[in-house]
Amino acid sequence: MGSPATLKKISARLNISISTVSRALKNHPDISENTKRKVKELALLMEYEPNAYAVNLRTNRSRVFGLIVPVISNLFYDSFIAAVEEEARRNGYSLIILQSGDDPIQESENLKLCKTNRVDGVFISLVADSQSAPLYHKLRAGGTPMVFFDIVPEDSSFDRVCMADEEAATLAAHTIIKYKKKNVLALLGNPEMSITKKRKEAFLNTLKKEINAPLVEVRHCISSEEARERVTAALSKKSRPDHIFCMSDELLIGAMKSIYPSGLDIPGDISVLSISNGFIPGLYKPEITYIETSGFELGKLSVKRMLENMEAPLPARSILLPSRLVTGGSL
Amino acid sequence: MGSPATLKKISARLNISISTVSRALKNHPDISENTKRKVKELALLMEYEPNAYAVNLRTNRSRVFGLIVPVISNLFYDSFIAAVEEEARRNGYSLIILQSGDDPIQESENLKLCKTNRVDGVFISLVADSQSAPLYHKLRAGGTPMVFFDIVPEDSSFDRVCMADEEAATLAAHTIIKYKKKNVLALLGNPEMSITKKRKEAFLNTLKKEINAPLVEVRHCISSEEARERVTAALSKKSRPDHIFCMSDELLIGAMKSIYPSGLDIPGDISVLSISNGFIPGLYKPEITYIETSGFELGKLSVKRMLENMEAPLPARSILLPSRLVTGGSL
DNA sequence: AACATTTCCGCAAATGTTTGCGGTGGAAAA
DNA sequence: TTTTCCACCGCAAACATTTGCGGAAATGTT
Repeated sequence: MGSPATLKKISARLNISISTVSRALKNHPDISENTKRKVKELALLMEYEPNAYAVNLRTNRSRVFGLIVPVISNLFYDSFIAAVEEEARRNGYSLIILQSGDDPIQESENLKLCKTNRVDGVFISLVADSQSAPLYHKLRAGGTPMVFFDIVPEDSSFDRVCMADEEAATLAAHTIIKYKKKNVLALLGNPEMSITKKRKEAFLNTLKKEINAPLVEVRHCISSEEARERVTAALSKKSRPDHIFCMSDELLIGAMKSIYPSGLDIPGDISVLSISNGFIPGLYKPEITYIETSGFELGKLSVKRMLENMEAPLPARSILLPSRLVTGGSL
Repeated sequence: MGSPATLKKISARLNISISTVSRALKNHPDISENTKRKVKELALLMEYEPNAYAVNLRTNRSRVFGLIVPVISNLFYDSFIAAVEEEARRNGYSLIILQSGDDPIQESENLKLCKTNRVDGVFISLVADSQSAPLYHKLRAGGTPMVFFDIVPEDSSFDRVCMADEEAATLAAHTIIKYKKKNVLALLGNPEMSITKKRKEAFLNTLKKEINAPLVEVRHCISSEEARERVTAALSKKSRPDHIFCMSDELLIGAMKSIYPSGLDIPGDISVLSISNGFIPGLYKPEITYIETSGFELGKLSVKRMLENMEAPLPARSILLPSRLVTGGSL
C-alpha cells in the first residue's frame, strides 16, 4: 500500500505490463474490453491518478499557462485574470500567476520563472519601463507561445491584444458632442504613458474636426488626489465646466471626491463621462456613464488567441477589443 | 544544437559523466574546482536550465502552491492573492490559482486539480455550500499541507487563518459608543452566513453590556441595492439615525449611494463606520472610518503558516488576524 | 492445409534529473 | 613497502509515464 498508486503497481497486481495498463486507461483500441474493464476497476479502487510530473516529462508539456501582470490587486487586472482562469480551465489548462510590481527586474525574473517552470504559454502585460525584450524573444524562440495584452511591446511580430484606446477616446468625444456640452474639463493621466498619448490624441482630434465642439481644458494628473484638486479648482472658477471627462478610474475617483461634496447636481449642474471597466462608475448615484474597457472580455480574447497558437504557430496578430458606451445617469 | 541544453549534452561535450555535471552545477564538494569551472562555463554558454519536469519527477515536489478562491475579481481576494504571490515568490514558490465561482462542484474540481498537478500545498477559501470535505481530507492524508483562510471548515483539525470577526465587530461597537452616538442603523449581510452571525452577535453583545448604549436598528441586506433602499428609508424617517454601521464594503457602497445624494453632511449630520479592507472607504470625501480587515495581511500570515508546515507537519492551529481602527473623516 | 489478417499485449527505449555506492588514482602515513 | 586516506569521478538505478515496434495467438480466407 505504498501511498500513491502508479501504473507499475496496478500492472503488478494484475500481472500485466505497464504499457498495457497505460493504454487500457486511455482506451487504446489495442486493448481488449475485458482487460480495460479490469484495469479501470482496479485503478478506481486504488485511486490511481497519473503522476503529472512524469506525464509532463514524457510529453514535454504541462497544460499550465503563465500569466504575468504588473499588479494583481487592480480593478482591471483582477478581472482579466479571472477571465483567463475561467477560459483556461474550460480548455484544460491551469494558470500560474506572477506579478511584476512595476519593477522591470522582477518582470524579467517572472519571465525566467516561466521558462524554468516550462509553462505551455505565457500571457503578459509589460511594466512601464520594461527591459525584458531579450527574454521574451528567447522564450518565443524556445517555442513558447506568448500573448501580450494591455501594455504591449511596439514590436508587431508578437501577438497583442489590447483595448481599442483610440476608439474609446473617439467615442467619448463623440458622446460629449452629442450631448452638446460647451465647456469640458478633460482629466488625463501621466503624459509619459503611451495610453495617455493615444487617448489624448484621439480625443482632441475628434473634437477638432467638429464644428460645434465644446471648449476643452486638458489637465494631466498623475494621481487621484491631483485630479480632485484640479476639479475643485475648476469648479470654483467663474466659468465652471459643464462636463468632466476622466480617462481612467483613478481620475474619476478623484473627480467624484470633489464633485460630491460640492453639492452640484449630476447631471443637472455638471455631467461626467469616464473610461472604465464599470466597477467604479457603479459606485455612485446616479451611476456614471462610461466607455467600457472590459478586462474580462480582453481576457477571454487573449485565451482564445493563445489556444489558436497552441495548435500551430500562427503569424502574429494585433487584436483590438472594441469599446462601447454604457449609459449610467451622469450624462 | 538540439534546442534545450541538458546535463547529457553538457557531459558529452566535456567527456565527463552526467552525474559529475549535475554535481558540479550544485557545488557538490566531491567535484574539483577545475571541473566545476569548466562545467559552469559551458552551462552558461549553452544556456542550460534544469528541466523542471524532470526535477519534479525525481524530487517529487514542484515548488508550486495551489490557491483556491471563490472569486478572483474581488476587493478582498485579489489583495489576498497578491500577498500570497509576493510571499510565495520570496520563498521560491509559484502559485496556481483556481476560482470556484461559488459552485461546490467546481470547488471539488479545483481540489482535484491540485491533486492532479501535485502542488506542494494548497490555500483555500471555501464556497458557501462547500461539499469538498472528503476531498481535502484526502489531500491532507496524501501529505499535502493545507491552510484554510477566510471561509474555513468547522473542523479545527485543519490550519485556519481568519479575520478576527468578533473582535472587529466589538471594536466597531466600542467606537460607536465612544463617539456617543444615539441612534444607530446597523447594516448586516446575509443572515445565513456565519460571518454575519459572528459579527452581529459580537456587535450587539458589546452594545448590550454598555450603560449608555445607543438605540440600534438592525437590518439585513443581501445586496448593495437593498442597503441603499434601507438607508433611504431610514433617512426619511422623523427620527433619522445619527450613525450608520456597515459590516461590509457592499453595504457601505449601498449606504453611500443613498447618503451622498441626500445632501446630508458627513459626519455632521450623520456619521459612518464600516468594516473593510480600506479601498472602498478611501473613495469618498471625507474618507470613511473603518475597521480594517486586510486581505493582504491575511495572505502574508497564510503563507507564513504554510511554510512552517513545509518543514514538518505541525499540529493544526487557528490563527486570527487582529483588526484595527483606521480613522477617516466620517466619524 | 497453407496463408493472411486481426486482436491483443509486452519489450524496451526514451524523457532529464538525482543520488547511493563503488572505484580509481595518488599522496601521506606506517 | 604496504597500508590508509582523501580527492575526485562514474555507474546505474530510480522517478512514472508514453509509444514505436514486434510478436504470439486467434481468427479468417482460399
